Amino acid sequence: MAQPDKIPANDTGPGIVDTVLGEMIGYRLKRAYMQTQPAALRALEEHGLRMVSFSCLSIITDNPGIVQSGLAVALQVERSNLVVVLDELEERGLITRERVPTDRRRYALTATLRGRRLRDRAAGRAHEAEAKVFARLSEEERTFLLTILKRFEDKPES
Amino acid sequence: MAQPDKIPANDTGPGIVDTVLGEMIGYRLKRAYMQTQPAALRALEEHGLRMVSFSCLSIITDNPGIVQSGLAVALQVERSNLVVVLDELEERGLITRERVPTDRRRYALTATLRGRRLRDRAAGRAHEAEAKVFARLSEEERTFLLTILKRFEDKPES
DNA sequence: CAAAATAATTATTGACCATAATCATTATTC
DNA sequence: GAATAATGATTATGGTCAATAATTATTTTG
Repeated sequence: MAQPDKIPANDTGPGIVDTVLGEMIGYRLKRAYMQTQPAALRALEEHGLRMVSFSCLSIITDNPGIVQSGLAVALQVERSNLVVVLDELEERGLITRERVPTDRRRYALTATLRGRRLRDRAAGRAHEAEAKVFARLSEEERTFLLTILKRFEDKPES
Repeated sequence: MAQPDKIPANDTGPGIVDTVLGEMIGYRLKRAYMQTQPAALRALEEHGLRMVSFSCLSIITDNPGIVQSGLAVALQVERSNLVVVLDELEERGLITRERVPTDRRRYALTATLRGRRLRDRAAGRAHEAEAKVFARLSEEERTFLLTILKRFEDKPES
């Protein structure tokens, strides 16, 4: 016989009170982000890509000749951490690294045909996976959400 | 096919073209999230808290007697990773851990008066810091964003 | 009672991110 | 025009974090 006072104490779905965290937008952003990640990562994994390598390949595809420090700024990652990622993309024949003649410290990054094709396929799959997660939003809600999020691209004015 | 005068679908920086990443909501969520974090973390740091310890303290404050596994589910963190966090909160006298008499495997977590006060102060500061970051949004936009993000609380239907 | 399940803990691992140091090249300045 | 500083890429390193497995204590189940 089940005791009436024995609480599940687990299954903390609707039974949990939260007066603070839920009102913090940053917290909500992270939670929503965590919901989208697994599906997107699985999609990219099918093509041997992680989020960072996909991002690099994508930006390089869109900006042929971009140099590594430019890429680092665009993706907001430390340029030192880009090195191994670009090593791998180059190794797989997805991008080329060429010294720029006018400044031989720099490397110009360009996606190969294979790289561009992979980018397109992976982007399609990732977009597809994302669509499933965001199916719970209406079309208007999705576009409005995107519009608002785009407002955060520029650095916060100090 | 890459043209300098081509109008970028999205602006990732000065002169950077991005036809793919910027349209991915997950990517935007992460970027927006990364914008909010530093300020919030600094605010919490003033009170000797990190995001995870603040979250724990806050949920415990709102749910006196919650057990660790319940907290883990609520915060979506591995319960094994909670241990050290709770150790520290207990050490600082912000929460108490008491065995549940009806089930001596469990520990009931309760915030002390000091813990509740700290939670309130920290929450105020964090909220304040967040407000600055989100000042670029109108009041309607903020509430709408929050409303939409709340829709992601429940797990994606499989 | 024996065996399985659950709660908390510990230990360990790998991913990820930031920092500093190094090397080659270019820009500067006196 | 040499000495010095600054820049781009690289390498090495350390710290934080999240996920996993193994351990112990307790409770539930068959």
